[in-house]
Amino acid sequence: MASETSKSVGFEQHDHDVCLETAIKAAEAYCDRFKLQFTPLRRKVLEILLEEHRALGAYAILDLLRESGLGSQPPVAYRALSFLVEHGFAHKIERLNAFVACALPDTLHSPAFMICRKCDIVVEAQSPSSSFDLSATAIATGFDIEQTILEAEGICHSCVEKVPA
Amino acid sequence: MASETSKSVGFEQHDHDVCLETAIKAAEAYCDRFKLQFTPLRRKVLEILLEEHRALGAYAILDLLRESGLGSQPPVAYRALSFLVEHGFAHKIERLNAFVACALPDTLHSPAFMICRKCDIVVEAQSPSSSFDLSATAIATGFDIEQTILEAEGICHSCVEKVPA
DNA sequence: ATATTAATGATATATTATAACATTACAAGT
DNA sequence: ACTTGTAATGTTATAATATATCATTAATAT
Repeated sequence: MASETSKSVGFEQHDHDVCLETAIKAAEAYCDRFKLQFTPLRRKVLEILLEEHRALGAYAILDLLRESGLGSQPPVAYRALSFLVEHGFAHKIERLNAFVACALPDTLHSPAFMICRKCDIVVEAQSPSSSFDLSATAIATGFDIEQTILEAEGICHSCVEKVPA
Repeated sequence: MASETSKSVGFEQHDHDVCLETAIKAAEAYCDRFKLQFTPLRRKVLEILLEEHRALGAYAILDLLRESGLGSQPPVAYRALSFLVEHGFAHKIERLNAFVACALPDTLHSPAFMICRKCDIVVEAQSPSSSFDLSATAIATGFDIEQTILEAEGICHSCVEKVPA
């Protein structure tokens, strides 16, 4: 049997074990290729993020790290998280001061997130033209855009169903 | 004489006194119209934000409030700021945990910000299609977008000039 | 082997934000 | 004008998020 878990992601059922394994393998391969150290700590933090398709705060992650005996002080979590963010394995959701595993690895992307304000689920979408939209302004003003993040807040369909208003 | 100050905003010179006065008057009129209390404290905080075309942290604002004898504890600043943000007179720049006066008041908008990572200057642009771009995904997944913010980080033209790399 | 660099451990503290409750000002109806 | 409810502000305390710094250990390169 391929899997025992099946979670709703974005809004579709999927084989979560496979999803997690695939992502870890991809990160492993990437680190191998670029001589980055995919240490047990960094791997564990990525696994923690992949477990949930929602944003986790650094201290929530730290609690989980503690449980697995892999570090217990804030800098440990923050350092692993910056590594993951820096290399595109995770993103920081600024609105939530929290982190999510990247849902579109290996894609050079300006991430766009849809964040449910009820359940905090985070769906990552490609934002193909958002930086393009700004480019006219950017060029006109001489601004050199290096990175854009689009964060959309709203209600996901399961929360709409749950609550009348 | 109309003005004594002239600052670079976005990237253009403009008459800053007029800009400030206009914005304050607009806020005043808006509050009048919707029976909102544009109290001295709220006015002062908006003035502080309008003085700078950059993002200010809550504690920086608080320091300036203290100097004018208008409150000295964090909740004072945060409460005024949430009022201003709630009614569209200011925006929070999540990336910076800081606040800017709205540059496009009275416009129903999904703000887009260009933030210089060197000098923290913040330029607000209209983001006409950013929510539109996401709408296909949003509709497909049943997500109901209520608000989007696009934050672009990069280098503004004065900082490009200042430093070679 | 050893020097160099990168990662982790550990302590302390900085920064950002809010909860909770007391007090004052305002606004609306009588 | 009075009083009653509501909104705003004052004040204290503390929560939540994040980083600086220095010591130690591990990996990597020569």
